[in-house]
Amino acid sequence: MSTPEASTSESKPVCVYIVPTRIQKKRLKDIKSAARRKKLSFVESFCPKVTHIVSELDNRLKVARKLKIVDHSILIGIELLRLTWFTACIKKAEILPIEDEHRIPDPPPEEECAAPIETLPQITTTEWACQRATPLRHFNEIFCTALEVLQLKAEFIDSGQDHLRSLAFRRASCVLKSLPFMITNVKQVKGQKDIGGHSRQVIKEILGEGFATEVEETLKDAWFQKVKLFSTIFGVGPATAKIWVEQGVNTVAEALVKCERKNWMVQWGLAFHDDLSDLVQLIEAENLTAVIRAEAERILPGVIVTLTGGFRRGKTNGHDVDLLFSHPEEGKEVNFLPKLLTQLEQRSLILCGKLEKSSYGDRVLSRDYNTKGHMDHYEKWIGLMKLPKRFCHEKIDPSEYRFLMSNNAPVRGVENCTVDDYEPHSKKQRMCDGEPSAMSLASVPRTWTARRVDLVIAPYSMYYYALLGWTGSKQFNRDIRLYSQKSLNQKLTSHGLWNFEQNKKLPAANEEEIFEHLSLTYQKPSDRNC
DNA sequence: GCCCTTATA
DNA sequence: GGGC
DNA sequence: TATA
Ligand SMILES: Nc1nc2c(ncn2[C@H]2C[C@H](O)[C@@H](COP(=O)(O)OP(=O)(O)OP(=O)(O)O)O2)c(=O)[nH]1
Ligand SMILES: [Mg+2]
Ligand SMILES: [Mg+2]
Repeated sequence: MSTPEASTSESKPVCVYIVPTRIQKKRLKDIKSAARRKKLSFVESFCPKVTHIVSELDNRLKVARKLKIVDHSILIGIELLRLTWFTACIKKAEILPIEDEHRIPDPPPEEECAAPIETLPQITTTEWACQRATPLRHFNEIFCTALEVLQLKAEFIDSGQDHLRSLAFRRASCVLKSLPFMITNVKQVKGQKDIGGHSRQVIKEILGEGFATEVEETLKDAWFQKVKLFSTIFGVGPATAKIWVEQGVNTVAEALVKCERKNWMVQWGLAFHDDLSDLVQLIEAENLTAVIRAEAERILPGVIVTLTGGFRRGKTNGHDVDLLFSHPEEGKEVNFLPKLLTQLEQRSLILCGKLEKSSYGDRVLSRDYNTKGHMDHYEKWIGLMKLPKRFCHEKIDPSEYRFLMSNNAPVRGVENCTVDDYEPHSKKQRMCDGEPSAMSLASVPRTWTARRVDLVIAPYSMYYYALLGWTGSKQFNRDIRLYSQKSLNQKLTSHGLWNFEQNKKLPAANEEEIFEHLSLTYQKPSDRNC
């Protein structure tokens, strides 16, 4: 079987690097001069441009070691090929299509060979996912995609109470994501934590047949397809999706006519499903971050604005944009979110949304209580924004930030803006863009795209906990929180870390300190893709 | 047989 | 489903 | 039951 993601993109220019190891000096020199004669381009040192690595080393792990590659995921999408391929190219004076026999194989299971099963390269994994690096791209994507189909199926079937079967498939998948090589023999995962009989069966079938029957059947299943489609609608979870399918709803359009008078998420989620089903690209997220940062800075100079969520973990697209705000001076952040939303609304960037209050659990700082004796803080806004379509094409120039969608003039200054401007009088909390219905706004021609955005504010004392939580992934959060509870008797949330022994919250001045509190080796955001 | 992240609306 |  |  070929390696996952083996096909190279047609558009990228071919760039070859030849690993000199185990090639005679003279022979290498001859090959290079012949290649130059035939106008085959190659580079003298390994760099990110490289699309094809040519080597005489006999397995991929040795090549990676020789190139001093620590993060194995950077090899994804790069061909590792035998020298025979390159010499054949030279003979024909062109880049030849890659045959399986050209590929350098993964380390064979029986490698150090005489002894059989006992010396299979055994997996050495940590007990917890938060104790190891989990990159976005890796060597076992075929298995993980399959296991995550079963994760989804389980989530749909036992929706409601517990998706614990679902959780099990996800954990199994996450073990494989962290391996620096591809599984080539099902025995390699035998006895491995979190990979039980059902997951092993899936891996075994894929190794033998290239696919797993249960996975293929699931993907073909019409019920699964419909529940999956409806579950992608903002405001619709597995329970609602299942009900709709059982009632005979087949398309998003049918769901729309069927259910008027629903909660705001479903209304807007349905109306703008077309816009929202298209993934947000990184450039668009960065443009929005820059625009909002400029606005935020006017309201609260010195404000910290961070693009979090999947983008901070190195994803290049996502289902929404997650932005975290804070300010180095504790207390400066109060009421920031309502003010920011008022300004964004004046720029006509807000479509709909809802502010969420926070009690901050058991916040110690008593000055947070107002005169009426209760806390009145908003921690999160979740909603839809209107982004100009060109946001996803090119970087927006800073000089344009203040003129976006605002009748061509900078809107009124912040000084007139009070808290009441956002969380108002009207109970609907600006859940809609004026009177018109979600559908009437969606179906009219427009220059903008609706995008899901989450805005979050954290007091500086909680900032790095919020950053950790909002960077995710969700599975990483579940794992590190469970680890804190079970192994250390500490409770981790996005507001802080509570130590039950000392009965106090542990402060953190950066993400690294949180890992230190938890006796974990630091994992950078791009290694938290559990 | 029990556990499986933690929060708000 | 999987660990203990 | 939905959202993060
Ligand atoms: N503790 C906890 N955190 C969560 C949960 N769901 C999401 N988060 C955190 C981790 C996520 O990375 C972060 C942002 O949530 P998103 O739904 O936007 O996910 P993410 O940005 O990772 O993926 P995306 O590219 O938007 O699809 O919030 C959850 O159920 N529990
Ligand atoms: Mg996100
Ligand atoms: Mg989000």
